Amino acid sequence: MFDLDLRSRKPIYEQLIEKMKEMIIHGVLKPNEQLPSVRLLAKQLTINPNTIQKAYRELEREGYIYSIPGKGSFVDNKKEAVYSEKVKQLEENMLKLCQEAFYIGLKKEQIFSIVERAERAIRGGEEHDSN
Amino acid sequence: MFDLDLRSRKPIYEQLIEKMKEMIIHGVLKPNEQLPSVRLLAKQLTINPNTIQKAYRELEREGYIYSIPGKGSFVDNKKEAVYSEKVKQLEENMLKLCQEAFYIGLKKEQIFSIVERAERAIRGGEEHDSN
DNA sequence: ATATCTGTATTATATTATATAATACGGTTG
DNA sequence: CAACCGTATTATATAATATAATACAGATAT
Repeated sequence: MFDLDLRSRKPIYEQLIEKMKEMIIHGVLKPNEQLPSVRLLAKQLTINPNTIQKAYRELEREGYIYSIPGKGSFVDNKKEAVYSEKVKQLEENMLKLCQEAFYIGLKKEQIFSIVERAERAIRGGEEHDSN
Repeated sequence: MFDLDLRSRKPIYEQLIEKMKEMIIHGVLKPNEQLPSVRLLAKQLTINPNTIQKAYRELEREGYIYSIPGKGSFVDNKKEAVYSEKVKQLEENMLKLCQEAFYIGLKKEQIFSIVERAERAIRGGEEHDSN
């Protein structure tokens, strides 16, 4: 369900957080859907339960999920807030990258063509990169 | 000359590498210009010389600078290669970010307006962010 | 009620990356 | 020759990450 890179310099718990954020934002995991338990997911991924819990704790702190002792962990239903927060953050990153691009010397038209190339890539087949 | 954040999660030597790459690419440091020596820069920044050397070694490996034992370290003159490599890398980042933007639901027009906002920001006053 | 699941918490330990410290060697220059 | 350069090595300290081993309390089904 979650493919992680154990060799990456990026900590496992961070990878988990990012993956789950994406799945929640993209609707793969839907509001109030129950997540795999800390121990079960730890077994499935052959990872220590504490590492899973660390990710879950952070996800709860950021409002992506909520946990009920004795019952389980679930996708939070305030998807709207999470979504717009993500969009805002992405806009900031886009702005920074564009400024860097201009600073280096790229022209507006070049950036536009990249945008359109991205659009075609999305329409074609949706693929992911393993960072 | 180089302002670093010693508290950052990002390692000092990585910060140094990024700063110097920017300064080289942007022409603040010019081809064949001599860089501060390992020991001198270490004193100025109150950092261990080994940390400086680690940054210099990596910068040399990537072709940004060259070092001559007994003489010093200097900005490499193959700026063109470095430059185009940087552009290529930036295009990749831009493409990824655009795909993410489309994936989340942003429209092409929204991205275009961000690009134009970035362009205006550049024309206004050139400022930097401290990541 | 009891076994078994859930989240949560704590303590100890191992591992790795980062950074410092202390030296040392050889080339360059004045 | 003294004072700089880059480079290399070894040891140590520190922090972040991850594992391991427990423990406690709530929920739930048999």
